[in-house]
Amino acid sequence: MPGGGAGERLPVLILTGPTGAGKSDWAIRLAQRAPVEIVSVDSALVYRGLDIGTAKPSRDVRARIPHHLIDVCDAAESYSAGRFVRDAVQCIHEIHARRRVPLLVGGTMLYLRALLDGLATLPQAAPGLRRELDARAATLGWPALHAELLRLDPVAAARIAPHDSQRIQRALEVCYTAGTPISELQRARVSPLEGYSVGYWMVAPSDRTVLHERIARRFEAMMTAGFLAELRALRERGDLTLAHPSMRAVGYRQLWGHLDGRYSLEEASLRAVAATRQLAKRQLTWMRAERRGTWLDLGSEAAWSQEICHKLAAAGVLSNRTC
RNA sequence: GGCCAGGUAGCUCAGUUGGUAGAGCAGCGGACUGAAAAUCCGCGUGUCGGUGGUUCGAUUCCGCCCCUGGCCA
Repeated sequence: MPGGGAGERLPVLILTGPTGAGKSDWAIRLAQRAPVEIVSVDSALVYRGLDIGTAKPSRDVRARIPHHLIDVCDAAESYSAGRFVRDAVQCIHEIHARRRVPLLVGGTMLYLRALLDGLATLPQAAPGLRRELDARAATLGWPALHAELLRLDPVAAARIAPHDSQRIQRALEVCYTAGTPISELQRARVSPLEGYSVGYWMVAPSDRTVLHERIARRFEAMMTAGFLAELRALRERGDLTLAHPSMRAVGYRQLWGHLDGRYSLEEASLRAVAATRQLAKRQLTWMRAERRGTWLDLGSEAAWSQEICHKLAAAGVLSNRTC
């Protein structure tokens, strides 16, 4: 067990919120006055080369403040919730070993839940099998594969919709590679953060239209900063397709459609902004359902960072006079 | 000014041989165990431009007015 011997274990701080709420800015400012290191909880920031469209913290900022789990894999790779949990746990241990405090920042809610509640031990993705299932679905349709799952794992099939391609595929993949129904394997999960003191906050404007405006403005800024050129460069590698998780990221996917000639730049932009709003909505649905942590409005950054400084002072990692 | 085509949901449009209307997109709510910025489920949100008339009943037919686009002046 980490932190053993030194008495009180250091805390883990979590700051989440929908895309565009300003989480990163809050985290960076806090890191300027408290001994925290930022651990990104973001399924798109992990990819190298996706910078502008993911609103990735700049090299400059990252040179001054330690950031983790950013640029950890190639855009042609497929990162995963399982890999995130392993990586994040390792980061947390290492940061604690430096007598510093990990601040987990991001809005990929599956990753956050996987870290907090644990992930069952399941087989990893099997690309060959997935291709095979995709091919069968293309001719038979996903409901046919859902029917197949119903025979192999009725419990899983009952909670997966007949057109939910991704979950049907994953459930069948696990049934075939593990030889055990996924619903049975999923029953066991152990939280990697069991026993830690976890602080959990969610930033979101109380008025959704404020978030929508911020998202629209941020997209415009991304375009001005050269988002399209960034995507062109990624396309020119020649090995990336819309099937890669990195290229399915919000914004990239829609601009890719424009570069394919499927729609005008204006339409692609409208679709990108709408997709971002939809992402934010799904994130908010997670946060409401999770029922953990404290909601913070946009204006409460100062109070929040003050609260954290007091907490860290109490934990002995920050002297009271720096607060 | 004249003629023509339109005015129906936030947007683009369909429709009602007269019985107060429905698609796509957007939006809203929800689910979520190695692709999750993904994938999926649910919900129509409306002075049918305005105003008179005909009619048991008008968004639909008729008159007038307003607005938009096009053509002719």
